[in-house]
Amino acid sequence: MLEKERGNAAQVALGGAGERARRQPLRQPSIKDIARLARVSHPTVSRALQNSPLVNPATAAKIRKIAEAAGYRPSAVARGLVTRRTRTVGLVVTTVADPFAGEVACGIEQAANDHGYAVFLANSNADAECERKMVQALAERRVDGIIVTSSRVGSDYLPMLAELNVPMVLVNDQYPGEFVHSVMIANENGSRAATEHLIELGHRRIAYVGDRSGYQTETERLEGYKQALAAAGIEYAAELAVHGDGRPEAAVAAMDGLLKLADPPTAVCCYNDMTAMGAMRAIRTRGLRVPEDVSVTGFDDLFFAKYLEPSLTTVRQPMRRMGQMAMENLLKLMSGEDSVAQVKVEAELVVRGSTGRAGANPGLKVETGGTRASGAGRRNG
Amino acid sequence: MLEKERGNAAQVALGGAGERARRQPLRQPSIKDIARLARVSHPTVSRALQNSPLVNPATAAKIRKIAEAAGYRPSAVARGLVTRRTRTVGLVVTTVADPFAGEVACGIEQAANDHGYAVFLANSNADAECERKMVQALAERRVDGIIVTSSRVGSDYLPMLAELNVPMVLVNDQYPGEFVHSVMIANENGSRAATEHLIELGHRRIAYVGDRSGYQTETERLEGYKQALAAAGIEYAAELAVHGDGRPEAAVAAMDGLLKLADPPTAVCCYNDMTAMGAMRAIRTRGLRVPEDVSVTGFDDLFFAKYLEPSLTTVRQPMRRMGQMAMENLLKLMSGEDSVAQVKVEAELVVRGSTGRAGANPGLKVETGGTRASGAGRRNG
DNA sequence: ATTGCGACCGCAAACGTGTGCAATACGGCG
DNA sequence: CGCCGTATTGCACACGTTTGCGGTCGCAAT
Repeated sequence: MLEKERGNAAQVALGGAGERARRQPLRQPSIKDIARLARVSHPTVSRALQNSPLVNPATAAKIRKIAEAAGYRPSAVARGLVTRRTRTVGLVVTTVADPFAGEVACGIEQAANDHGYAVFLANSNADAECERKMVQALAERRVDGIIVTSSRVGSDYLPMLAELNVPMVLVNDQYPGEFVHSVMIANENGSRAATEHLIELGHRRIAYVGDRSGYQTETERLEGYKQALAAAGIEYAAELAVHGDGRPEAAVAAMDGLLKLADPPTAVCCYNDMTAMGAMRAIRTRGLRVPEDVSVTGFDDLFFAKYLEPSLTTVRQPMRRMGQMAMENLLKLMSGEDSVAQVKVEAELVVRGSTGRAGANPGLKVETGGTRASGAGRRNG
Repeated sequence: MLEKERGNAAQVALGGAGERARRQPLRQPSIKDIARLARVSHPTVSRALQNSPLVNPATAAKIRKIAEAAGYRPSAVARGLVTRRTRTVGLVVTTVADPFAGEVACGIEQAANDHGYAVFLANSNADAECERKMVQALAERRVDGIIVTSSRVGSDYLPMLAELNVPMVLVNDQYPGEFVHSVMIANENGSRAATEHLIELGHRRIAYVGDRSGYQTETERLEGYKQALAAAGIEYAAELAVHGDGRPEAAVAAMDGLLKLADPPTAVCCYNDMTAMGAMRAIRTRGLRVPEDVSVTGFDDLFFAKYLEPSLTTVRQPMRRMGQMAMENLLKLMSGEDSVAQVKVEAELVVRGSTGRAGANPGLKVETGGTRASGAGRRNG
């Protein structure tokens, strides 16, 4: 009864056009509100605001002015409901606190924003179960597309993708069948270039500190390392290939293990810059010097690489650009194109101060100021 | 006419319960679809799926099973439209590629996720105009709340907040009037502790390398530095307080300027770790050593601080925790509570290897292994 | 004067869900 | 046998927007 009365009151308020809504003090004005104000129907308002040629320019201008004055903001959720497109994408990532993910996310967000898309952030914390839940949640939000970086679930994506029917692109993780789209760095070439660089400096006993095994990037970078060894006629020694978890803490332990070997390495090729940072710490803790006693290479070229002491020789990934590319490919996918498939971007070796000639004294002393030299190794191709 | 016929066909298909929808092959099943399958009305399905006690447990179970089998995913956008709450928050940040922002974002995302909220990521690129646009866009998406970290617009928020009528909390930026809610680090205390630490080590000529001036965190940290000087009877020298932009590149230049002074500093208190990283580079480039020739302190305790060489003495912010707190406060605000206002979290000085006793030789040599010592300075309070 | 046409506008339906209320069924009680 | 309370379900509407289609009006052509 009370309810009914409220309903009637609303009806009355709606009838009187000059009357401003008073019932819900803190409601955003709707398209109908400003239609009433402009004394037109709400479809006309809708058309006016999207610059439809179907509406008289004069009334359109008037409507726009009134909408502006009323502080009207169209509801993306209502629009999404009827158009069945939310102009929204999901970004799932192990954690945005990871510098690599942060850079990629930045590129994605920028490209998305340029095209009027908003991006949902979802941390998987490197947990497969959690990652699956995230993708499900994104599907409920009716995102138009999904980008996953450095996935931890891998083979479960295929069925999920089929079920969800949502365009999806992976960055730095790929899926064998050519069903899933992706943008990847040239892991093998990059890792091979780094290792070749060490070999050219005279190193023969070269170690590799990887991520947890089983993920594609890890596998490929290890493979590049092996290729370079093989090409130089150096036998691959399993004891020299150890695993961390992609973060400095684990790398310290892994590197320390290598240094305790009877015949320790004089150079180490690391899975990424975080690992390299940990490796350098372990080396110094044992009283050894970089690069005089052991040379170190990284992968990624994160912002801190050139500010380490010595600055880090590493393989550069154009992370932000890769994020952009992923988003651009996703846009194509969402608009129906199906041709993008998977793109591979070239890696670039950046030689700095953490690598030196084998033997006690630094023969080739690259200036430590963070200057970037073009890759000494062969260009991948 | 044709339209009518299609309408009839749909009606027929809807009547035949056994018939699976064939007209729209790639449409997500709606609540009505599974209502038809379960031979109940769609409100019953809605109630069953949200465990309402109003529905018979047996039919509820049956409905859930059918929904599960059909791969039904409720549409958050439709739900948001009717409930007027999207369970969505916006996070605007200068850039997620910044490690500080990344950590905060991580904490926010986690807390949001725990409570069933999704977060929109919006980079402002430190541009006020862009930041305003972002907030507007978020309002159109009908977010339930907004978190802004390290804002660059400041005074424009008040009117926007009033107009948008969306709960909002700022992290590490605050607004004078007690209208805006915020969570902040104790900038003055932290910066003062760092400076006091340098003074206790015997330094008298202590420089400060800040961010661009005008932002609150910068002002407060500079203020803490001045307070410590004053308390020790050291006169503040304007030539020793210079500005970078919070990133290493600018810090290199700023620090280099300091070192060219007739009477250069023997210690430098930096606005944040990124700045400190740049300062260390500048010091080394001039052939000087850290900390023997000049001591350096940072602020933030980013992940790389303990892996620099030497490891960085800095003021720790519990960044992830601060993100969580911001989100939790926002949750309270969104549920109607209005009591949170602004919280200030304590900063903690972490002494490592980049600070040493004034004079050529390192007197107090903290172990370089990244071990964390409790603050030598007085605890702020 | 009727017809036709183009410009402009409103009607109504739809998107998928939640919810107040009425309706129905059923069992117990007087 | 009638009445009432309770459990369960369906009806109808709402949320704010888009869009196909039909309607009105003014004007030129027949």
